[in-house]
Amino acid sequence: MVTLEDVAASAGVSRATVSRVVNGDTKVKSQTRIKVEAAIVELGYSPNPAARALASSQSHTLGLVTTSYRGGFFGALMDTVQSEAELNGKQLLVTQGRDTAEKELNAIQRLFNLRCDGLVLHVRAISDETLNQLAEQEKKFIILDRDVPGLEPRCVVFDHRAASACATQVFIDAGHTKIACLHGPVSRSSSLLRRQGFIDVMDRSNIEPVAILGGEYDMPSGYQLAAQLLENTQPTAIYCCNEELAIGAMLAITERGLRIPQDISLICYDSGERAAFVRPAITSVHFPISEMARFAIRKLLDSHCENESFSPEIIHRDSVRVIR
Amino acid sequence: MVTLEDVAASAGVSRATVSRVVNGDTKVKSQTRIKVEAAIVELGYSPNPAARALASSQSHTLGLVTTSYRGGFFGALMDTVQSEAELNGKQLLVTQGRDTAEKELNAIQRLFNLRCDGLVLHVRAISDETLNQLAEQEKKFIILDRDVPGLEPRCVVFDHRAASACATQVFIDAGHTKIACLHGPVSRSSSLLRRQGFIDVMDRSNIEPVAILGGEYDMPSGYQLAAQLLENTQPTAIYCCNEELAIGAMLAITERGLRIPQDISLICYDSGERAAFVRPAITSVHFPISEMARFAIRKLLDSHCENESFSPEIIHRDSVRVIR
DNA sequence: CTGTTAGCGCTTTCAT
DNA sequence: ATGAAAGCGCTAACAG
Repeated sequence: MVTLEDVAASAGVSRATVSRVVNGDTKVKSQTRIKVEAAIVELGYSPNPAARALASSQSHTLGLVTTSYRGGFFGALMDTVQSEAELNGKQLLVTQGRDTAEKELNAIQRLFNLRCDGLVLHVRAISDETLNQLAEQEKKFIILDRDVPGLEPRCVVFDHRAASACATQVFIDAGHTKIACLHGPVSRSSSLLRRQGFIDVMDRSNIEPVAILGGEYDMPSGYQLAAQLLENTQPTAIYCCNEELAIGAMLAITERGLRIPQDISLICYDSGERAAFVRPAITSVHFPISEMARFAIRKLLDSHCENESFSPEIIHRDSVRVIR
Repeated sequence: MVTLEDVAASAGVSRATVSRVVNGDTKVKSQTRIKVEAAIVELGYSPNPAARALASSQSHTLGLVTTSYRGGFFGALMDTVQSEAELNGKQLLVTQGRDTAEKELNAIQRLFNLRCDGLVLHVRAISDETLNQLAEQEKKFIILDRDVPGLEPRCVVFDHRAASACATQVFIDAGHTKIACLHGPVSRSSSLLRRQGFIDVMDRSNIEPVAILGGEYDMPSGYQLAAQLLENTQPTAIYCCNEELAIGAMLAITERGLRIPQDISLICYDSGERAAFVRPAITSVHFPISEMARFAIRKLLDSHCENESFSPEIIHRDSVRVIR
């Protein structure tokens, strides 16, 4: 183990000086700086993070708590958060909440005990109240994709209702009138908001939905719901509130010998992983979770950067037929 | 910040004693232990990991380097590795290599600089040689799903060729003779092994494959390859070397009005995420990455635990038709 | 079984 | 611009 001391000795300076060049302190003569840097390279020195953390009481570490690691957009989320953290010289610690309030809280506590400099939270089981309590304890964290009353400045949110409305509007504009909606669990607020966005537009357009069916946010649900839908009705367009639902629905649709988009048009909410990678590629409304995550980190590190807002964006692909 | 010292003062003992109870040292009178524990709870003390790491030169931290965070079985991998690490009182640091040898090496270096107690590597770009060099530098790591010459004791591997053969055999046993294979990139050894396992069985059974088609390990490839296959030939069974390929293939199959398994039987290699969640559920040969990851951690922590071997296992679901 | 005493490797005043 | 010195909070001999 090469230490600061070794470098100092080798370069013929004091430890303080080495510390200064390592930390990019400006008050070092460039001559000595060069000497020190040479010694660092020569000895292959790398600072001991524990010692550094202890002395400075800064861990250079950020934490991410997610509900689950499986499926959906977790990969994208993690990818973005980590890249951004590293760009800022921070190591990322990740922990999952596994969908219960208690475990989510545990994960958060653990990360704070580890002395993370800040946390990004993508959780849903834990209550608004607990989150508010945490905030009172001078804890530094920001909340992703959730609007917690009393904690607005810490929340990075997306208007799911509006996004859903945009998506639905695409069908209307394409001349569809026989439209159905497949949505996720009613226990999740994002799910409710997406459904509501659909209803908003249908109401506004004075069109009666062919059906509004709910299930889980997964492929089997998509398959079953679509099968059930096509058994009883003849929609020309189906709006799916996430990608898994959409792919499940595709399977059911093509299995019945119907074609996309000739017989049935499809639009889904997208988290960037799948919609573009099936055939036909599904037209979608983009949920900018990566952009939001990036902003979250920025906000964590620079507490008074101004709030950004994220607008829904339609990505036109090959699953919508224009009727008129 | 509550420190050891505070607890010691409050409990009327020395810091050493507090340290002993915190670390579960047995040589403490249960009376004093209770006193100390009470003080800990009362003050809400939690040890400073940096100080602990510095003093003990053990970080209580494990590292995981993966090729990528996206898709596939990464969620399952991460989930398992983390759970197992936490079971052993270790925090997990995760970093992705992003598919280039240089970045993978960087990630590894970074984690070692962070003084991880050990690393689990799931990488493929970095060379056997570099890995061997790392091993010489008294670095502690184990390698997941890759057989590195010279590093066998550190490798946790799975026999893809044998597993693939098992899967193919299922078709044969079910009476199929018109069998095709869809595989992944030839640049990846696991891909080659899986293809070879298929060929092994076909040769052994004296059956000429209808086709052996290669592409990427993703849905569009599955779709295209299957479409191409069905254009020119009439297999009754298709073996897909991963789940993405299988789902892509399903889309192409059902789109042509063919049914699974009535017209086409399907088997895929499975990483536990998707095969069970489409309709019909796909019969698969299970790739026990979670089990392997769990073992990897155990091995990391207990260096001379004996090598475990993982056998392929067929999970029968609903996508294979028995002909005779 | 418990306390004393050195550090672990680094940052950070405070002088110079 | 650089150095000296005092910790940061904890562990680990070593005594007793």
